[in-house]
Order: sequence, then C-alpha cells, then structure tokens
Amino acid sequence: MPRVLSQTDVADFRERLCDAAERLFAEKGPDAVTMRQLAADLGVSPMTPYRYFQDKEDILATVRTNGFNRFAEALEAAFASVSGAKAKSSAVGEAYLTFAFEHPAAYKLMFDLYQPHENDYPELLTAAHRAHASQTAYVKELIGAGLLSGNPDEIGRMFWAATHGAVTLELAGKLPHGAARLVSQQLGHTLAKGLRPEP
Amino acid sequence: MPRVLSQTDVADFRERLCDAAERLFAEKGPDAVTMRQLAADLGVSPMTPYRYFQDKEDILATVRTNGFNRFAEALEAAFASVSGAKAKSSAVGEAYLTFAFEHPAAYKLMFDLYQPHENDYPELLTAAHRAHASQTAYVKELIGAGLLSGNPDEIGRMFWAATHGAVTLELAGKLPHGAARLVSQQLGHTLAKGLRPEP
DNA sequence: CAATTCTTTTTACGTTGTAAATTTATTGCG
DNA sequence: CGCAATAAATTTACAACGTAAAAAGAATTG
Repeated sequence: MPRVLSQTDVADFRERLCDAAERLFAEKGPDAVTMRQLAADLGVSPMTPYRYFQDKEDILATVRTNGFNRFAEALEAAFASVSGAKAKSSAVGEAYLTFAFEHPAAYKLMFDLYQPHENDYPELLTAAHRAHASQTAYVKELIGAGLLSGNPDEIGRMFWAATHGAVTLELAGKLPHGAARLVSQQLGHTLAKGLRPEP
Repeated sequence: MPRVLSQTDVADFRERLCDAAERLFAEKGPDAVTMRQLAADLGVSPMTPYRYFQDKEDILATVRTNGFNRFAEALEAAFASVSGAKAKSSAVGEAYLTFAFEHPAAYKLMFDLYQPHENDYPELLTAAHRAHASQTAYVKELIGAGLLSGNPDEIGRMFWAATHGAVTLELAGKLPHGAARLVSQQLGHTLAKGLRPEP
C-alpha cells in the first residue's frame, strides 16, 4: 500500500488552497484566477488540486461557504456583545457594514454572485441560511421590545435589502467611497421611524 | 481605392452586433459569450468584429451604454406620463422595477457589474449619469410638494439603494421570485413615512 | 526485495481572445 | 478596359485556459 492521505492531510490541503483562492479572488476576481495559478501558489503541479476538489466551481463554492460562516460568526458575535434590542440592532448593522467593507471580495462572492449550481453544495446552503438568520434576529428583538410593529420577516427583508443596496452600490462604484455607511445608517433610522407603532 | 465603409455601414454592423451580444449576454452571461459566437451569429469570420470594436470589453461597454440609455428613457417617460409629485414617484418606481425584471440581464450589466476601465468610455459615463438623474428627479418633486423633507441627494440615494437592494437580492436568488416588488414598495412607503416633515 | 496501489506529475485536447499574415474585393487611373 | 492600390475580411497562429487521460513516483505489505 502507498502512503494514504489522512483526513487531516486532506483538510490541510483544502484549507491552504482556500486561503490562496480567497486572496487571489479578492485581488482579481474569481474568473481571472486560474487553476494553474492556484496550484503554483501552493507549489504543486496544475492537476494536484483536482485530487482535493471536484473542479474550479467546487473551490468557489467552498470559499463562499467559508465566507458565509465567517460573516455569520461576526454578526452573531455582535448580537451577543451587547444587550437591549436597540443596541443589538446597531451592533449587528455595524458588523454587517464592517464585514462588507473589510472583505468586499468575500461579500461580492456571497451576495453578488449568482452561482448556477448552488443547490449541489448543501454546506453552502446551510451556511447561507445561517448568515441570513443571524442577520434578521435583531428585528425580532426590536419587535419584541415594542420599537417596531409589523411582520418580522417582511421587516427583516426590508432592512436587509436596504443595507445590501447601499453596500453593493458602493462596491460597484456607483456611490462615492465611504458613502454606503452613511446611506445605510440613514436608511436604518428612517425605516425604524416609519415602522414605529402608532401610539 | 476599395469600397470604404460608410458611417451607416459601421453603425449598422455595430448595432447588429450589439443586438446579438445583448441577447447572448442575457442568455448566458457576458463571460460565457465568446467572440467567435458573436461573429458566427452575424455570419462573419471570428476577426471581423475587431474592425468595428476595439475588443470584447468595448462591446460590453457599448451594450451597457445602450442599456443605461433605454433605462433612462423608460424612467423619463414614466416621469412625464403623469402629473403630481406622488403620482410621478409611483410611476418612476414602477418603471424601475418593471425594467429591472423585464431586462434582468441588462440591469445586472448596468448596476451589478464592476467594469474596471469604465472611465475609458465617456459615452457610458454620460448614459449612466443620465439614468441616475432621471431616477432621482422625482425626489425633488416630493420635497418641492412638501411631502418629504431633507437633502434631496441623500434622500435620492436612500430610495435608490433600497430599490436596488431589493432588485439585486431577487436577481441573485436570495429572495423568492417576485418578492422584490413587494419589498420595494414597502420600503418606499416606509421611507416616505419616516421622511415626512414634522407638522 | 518486489508487487501493489494511492498520489502526483506529465502530456494532451479542445476552446478562448486576439496579433499577424494572407486573401479578397472594389475603385480610380493610365 | 485592365491593372495597381488599398480597405476589408479571412485565415493562420499563439499563448493561456480547464481538465481528461496516461505516465511516473513513492510508500506499505507480503
């Protein structure tokens, strides 16, 4: 028998390749990154990554999955870091914008990229769902505290769409640099005002 | 002397190629469309398009420019079709959503695609500016009519970001089909309520 | 030590964008 | 009228891509 790859060997290689892919995707966009570059970056021959990933799309799906999970972690940490519905909302909103502008490439990969065969990657779907949940949890707090009234899912979608719109407009160069933060905060305040329960 | 291409010959070819590019981009995305396919679609050899366009990016920029101009025309027509600030706002908002979902590929090309050398195409910049202007004109009407108070540019960006967010989330498959329209309308109503002048 | 078998590399194919060379077609001039 | 000039179009060619298939390499077991 030859030397068989242990599970940690496989996990290690996959992680190193994802690290490289993330870095290169951020620099040049996923389409501009080649399998040969990724392989060269790890110091292996062009075909070696194919022992660890099905194909290039599989690598993209894995990188996106990691992104969703890290994004969710950041929002969950923000949510837990303070108490009170209002403070939680601000913290999660801040964390959302901070993540988006600290990892714009990861953000685009997650939310701005239509991957046609997403359903073939169940871990991706799970991670995306987790991110979505941690993103709308604060809305339920606000409603529970009597600061907002309405359907939590609908309101969650409104806040999400508003924030996402501001972020992507800036990332696409349609807003001046740094403007999305302000726009997003104004949207948050104005929506909260418009959704306040009638006295 | 050989047969020299007249200006209308050039314009005709460019238009026919843009039509094909638009259709194929919509079907498969710009990256998946090849120069050879475009050429074959017009019944010419693979290199002929290079007499009429610098390169593939030039074709993309031209298609985007046409998209911006048509988008702007649609919004301008909606704006002019009714009278009264409120009615104009609804009409423009409707026209925005209608265009986005009737021409999702064109919408993505315009607003969801980061083209690194946009500045090399002045006509693209002009068209984009026109679209942006026709998109925020109604905000000034609302403020002028006393229905909203605040900075028109800031408010315009808020409405734009909100609508764009709803649209792109649906186009990226993050919202159920058809949900963006409702989310966008809710956002419009709620923002208008939150921005009403204090009595 | 040799046989086995998993890992890795090498080689190879079809396709891409497009540069360069070649062919085709049209027009003005002798 | 015919032929040289020249713009347009095509053909050929190249480097780089994703990845299938074949070949080589290495380590464990009998």
